Parts: sequence; structure tokens; C-alpha cells
Amino acid sequence: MPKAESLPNITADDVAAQAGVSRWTVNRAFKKDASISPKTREKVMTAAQSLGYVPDLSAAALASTRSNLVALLIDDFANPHKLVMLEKLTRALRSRGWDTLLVNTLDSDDAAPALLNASQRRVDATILIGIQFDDEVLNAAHDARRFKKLIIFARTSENPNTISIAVDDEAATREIAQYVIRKGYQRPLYMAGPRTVSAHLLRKETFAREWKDRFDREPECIAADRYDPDLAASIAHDALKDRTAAELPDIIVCENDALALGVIDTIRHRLGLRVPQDIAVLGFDDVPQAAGHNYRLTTYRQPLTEMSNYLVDVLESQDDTVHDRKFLGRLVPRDSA
Amino acid sequence: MPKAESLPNITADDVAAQAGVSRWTVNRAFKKDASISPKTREKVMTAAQSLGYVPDLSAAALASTRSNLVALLIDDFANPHKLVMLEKLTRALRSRGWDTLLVNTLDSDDAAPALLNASQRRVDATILIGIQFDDEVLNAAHDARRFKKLIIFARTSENPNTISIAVDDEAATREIAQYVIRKGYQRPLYMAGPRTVSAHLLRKETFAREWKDRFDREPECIAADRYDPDLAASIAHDALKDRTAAELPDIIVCENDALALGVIDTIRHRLGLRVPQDIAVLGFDDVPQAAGHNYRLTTYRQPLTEMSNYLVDVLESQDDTVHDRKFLGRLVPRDSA
DNA sequence: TTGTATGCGTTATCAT
DNA sequence: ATGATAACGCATACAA
Repeated sequence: MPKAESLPNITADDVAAQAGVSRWTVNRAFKKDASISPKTREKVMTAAQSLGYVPDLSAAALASTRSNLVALLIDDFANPHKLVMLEKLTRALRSRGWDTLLVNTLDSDDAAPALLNASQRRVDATILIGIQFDDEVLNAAHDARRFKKLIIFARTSENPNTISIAVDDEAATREIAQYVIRKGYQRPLYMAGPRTVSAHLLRKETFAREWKDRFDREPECIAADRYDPDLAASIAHDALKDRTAAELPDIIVCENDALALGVIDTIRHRLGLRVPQDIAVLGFDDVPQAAGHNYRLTTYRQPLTEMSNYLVDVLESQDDTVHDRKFLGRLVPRDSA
Repeated sequence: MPKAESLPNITADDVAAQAGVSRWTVNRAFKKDASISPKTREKVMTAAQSLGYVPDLSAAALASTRSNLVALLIDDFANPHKLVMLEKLTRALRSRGWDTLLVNTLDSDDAAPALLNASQRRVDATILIGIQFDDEVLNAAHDARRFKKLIIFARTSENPNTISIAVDDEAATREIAQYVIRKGYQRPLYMAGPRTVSAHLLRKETFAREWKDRFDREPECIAADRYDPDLAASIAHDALKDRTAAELPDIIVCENDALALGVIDTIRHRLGLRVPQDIAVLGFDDVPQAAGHNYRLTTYRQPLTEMSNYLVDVLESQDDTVHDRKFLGRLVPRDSA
């Protein structure tokens, strides 16, 4: 028995009684394509309104094989792009009737527990937008058979157990490399991010390959193990602070904007140089700040809205065919490169 | 019957059979302070492990009066502080066993539907960190009696139907005002944000009062109706672009960092002036970028970790006493003011 | 300490 | 088109 003060829930039975129909008819009235006469539906809905009834999705999830709930596993909160992704994803999901369970993957040991945590809520799919999932964890999760769908969003993965929805990193990076070459840069420095699932470092490798194809030499590379502007700033500073002008790169190509923003700060405020005149900078993602008057960052924009909508398409699809998909974004030239 | 391919769920009954106990004993093994002998618990846990059993929280929520699930309603995604809040909150919640349902309040008409949406998942509490909730919506929600706890986080509210966990805006703003006065600024411009729940514009009003108490005149004020750096940049530009040097403020005090960052960009890149020499800028929140080499923003830091932990305390408290609480943060002086 | 009946609010399936 | 039966997986309350 619940506590005295908490007044009893209004259930479908209550509505049924009020409307003079059965509980199952009430259920049908709330379902889109149910075989129910418009008249009874009307009657039911009126009763429901007057009682303030809304279906209990928790009970619905228990009774059926679908919950209309997805888990979104996230980390890497220093990366401003994560906020944009959260907005786009939750908007697409909610506007099409899906709820989101947000799971903060607290640290590197927490990937598996986080995954388990999600599965305990009967989610219909688990979406990964973090960076702490390696193939080992993914395969373990798959083997445990706890997941209907495991989706890696905005990050290429070649793991056969997951659905990957991402931009075509190779095509994008080729476009970036061609842009850098066309603009006449000679001494690029590539700043990579942390390694992630199977296709890790795809961008870096593609850039290096393109550069080598053209100039027959490898570009210089450095890496940050988090997508954190401050960390990127420090690493760039360490790498460049003792160099003569001739030794400096003429452009720093960053794996994403989070790194690029920190790099620009270092160039300007710690090295006392100008962007792009002394060192140009190029990013990836097109975070909101990239467009602002301070950074004017040349970057590559992912079609996040389209990708989010496709993700919901995948959720709603019945068939078990492969749903991996690569999207094409576009280079947004601004003033930084 | 579920579809053929989806293998049957492992339930407490399965574990009970394997361990040779009853289903209810399995239940006890998974409960913290249950009266169960260490030996049987051990036996049950072994069986559970071998079968890969974990309790179904969906079913648990249905059967009990608690779900260990909270809804987090959010909007205002242009404000970088939201990402920090999301991280702190989900970390505190998850590390103490609470799950988070993230609800994107899509637009201003969506506040009530979003609230309803949350309630359908049997959440134990609803946390509001958005700006689209006015007293009308809150009172309606309260009257519908759908919410056990309605918590407004990081925003002062005087609505009697909600629990407000926030910094003491008046104390904080007084500290800010004293700092501005002590530093000898003469012509402040206050930039306010959107109006929100009952205590809206508390910061602006407190600053104006402090200033008036000291100099017997009102400070100039402008406002942005979203916490968006770009919008703040435009508004600041419009307000200042045609002024002579003597007409310009010597400091712009912003309701939060989201506004301050945009204001700094405008001062530097559109007005061609220096911060703080020509115009100083002061913020609120201490977002990550505030500490970076580019902005070096003087701002006021909220004790978000402490506040998040207190929020979980409130969730776990049984009593129905008032839980409103104001926290004290601290002013972080950097180079911008 | 352990076992048992009953209920949570819905949906799948079958019957009318 | 509507009604009825039996789960869904667990928790509460009580009995043993």
C-alpha cells in the first residue's frame, strides 16, 4: 500500500469506468492505428481529460517489448561540441516520441558499468557519443546480449556489433587536406585526439596519407588524449615554445574544434603570434564559438540534424539489415585558415 | 509472447531456481540492508553472475513507489555553462545510484508537455535547469499533482511549490558590486538575461540597488533574452557602436559568463577596444573558457559539486520539510576586470 | 532468516 | 470494434 498522503494513481481502469468501456478500449484510444471507432475514442479521451489520465510508460515498457526509451552514454564534457550533439539528438528523439536516459560515463573504468546500468532500464537502444568505449567493451556488451541496438554516433566505427552513424571521415579529411594544399601551406602540424573505437585516428591517418601522396613526406603530428581546449593549448605550447620562426608550422590541422580553440589561444596569447598570418588553424565540427568574432575558425561542419533524424529512423526500423551510414558534411572557410 | 529471436529475459525466478532458493530471497540478496544470511547471499550472487542476471529497474519502479529515476528538464543550449551543470549533476546522481531522464524543452510552448512527459516515466523528482519555466507552468504542474519533487537548480526561485537549490544571488551580486566599486569603476553597464521564475532579474536588481546606495544613481542596463554569446555580442554592439569614448561604460557587468564571453568578443573585435583597459567585463558562473588564456574572465564561481550533492541529499531525504537552500560561491578575479 | 500471496499499470493474444 | 485472460518482473506485507 502506498503512503496515505500520496493520492492514488489514475489508471486506464478509472478512465474505462468513467467512459463506460473496457480498459483495453482506453488503451486503443491512445494508440495511433488502433481499430477503434472515432466515437468511442472521443468518449474515452474526454473521460481521460477530465480525470487527468496519461498512460504510464513504465508499465507499458514492462508489458511490451518496446520502451521508447534510449540510453545516451556520454563523457568528454570538456568538448563544447558535446552540448550541440546533446541538443540535436534529444530534439530529434523527443519530437518523435523517444525519451532519453542520459548516462555519464564517469571514468575510463565505468564504461561497462554504464552500459549495464542502461540495460537495466529496458532501453530500446544505446547510443554512444563518448570516447571511452573500446572494442573490448563493445564486444563484451554484445556478447552479454543485453542490447537490441548499439549505436555509435558521430564517430566512425568498424565494429561489426554496432551501428555507426557518422560523417565520412576519410572524405572529409581529404577535402580538408586538399584545402590546405590548395591554400599553399607547406609545413602542417596535425593535432590528433584520443584513440577510440576501431577506426581510431582515421582522420589523422587520412590527412597523413593525402599529404604524403602529394609531397612524399609525412606531416608532423602531435596528440592530446582528451578533447579539451586547455589541454590542447598546453600541448601546442610545449611543442612550439622553443622553436625558431623557421621551425614553426604554417598551419595546425586539428582533429576537432575543441582542440583548435585551445591551439588558437596558445598561438595568440602564449606565443604572441597571429592567426592565420603566422600560424593558421583548421578544425572539425563547427562548434558555435567557431563562428564567433574571436575565432573565425575554418572548420568542417557535420550534418548533425540529418544524422540525428537518421538515427531515429534506425530506431523505428524493424528490419535487421545493416544500418551503418556515412554522411557528407562541408568545409566552412572562415578566417583562421 | 516475445518474438522468437529475442531470447527470454533472465529473471529473479531463474536465479532462484539455480540457487535453490525462492525468488524473494534473490530479491533480498540484491538489497542493501536486507535480512539475509551472508551464505545465501553469496550463493544467490554466484548464481546471478553465472546467469548474467541484473534486476530490472523498470519492473522495480512499477512495483514500488520509487524509481530512482529523475527527470532533468533543460533548454538554453547556447549557454556553455549548461554542459558543466549536466556533467556535475549526472555525476552526482549516477555515483549515488540515480538515473537521469534528459528532457529537452524544445521551445517555449513545450514546457508543460515536457513536464508531463517526465511524469509518465514515474520519476521521483523533476529537476529544472532551463529558463522556460514561469510560475504559471510550475503552479499548473503542482496542481496536477504529478510531481513528488520539483527542483529548480542553480537558479533562485521563490515559488512555494518548488525546491530551489542555488547560489545566494543577492550575496553574490553584492560581492560583485563591491568589487566593481572598490576597483574604482565609474560607469558600469549591466547586461541582464531573460526573465525566468519568480525571482527573475534578482541579480540585476541587486546590482542596481547596491550601485544606487553608493552613488545615488541607477546604472545603465541592457538585456538579452537568451544566454547566448552571439546574441550578447550583437546587443552589446548595437548599444555601444555609436558612442564616443566618454559615453562608453568602463565596465560591463554581465548576468552570466555566456553573455560576458560575447561581450568581450564585441569589445575586442567589433569595437576594436581592449579588455579591461578600455572596457572591463565581469561574468558569473566561471565556465571553463573563462579561465582560458583568451578571456581571463573575472567571474563568480558557483559551488556546483556541492550543490549537486545536496540535490541528491534532498532526493534521498524522507521528510517533507522545506529543502530550499542558498549556497555561497566566490568571486574569481582574473584579468578582465 | 526465509517463503507466500497479491498488486503495480500496462500490453499481447485470443475470443466475441 | 470491443472484451477478456494472462503475462511483464518485481516489491510489499505478512506468515512461517
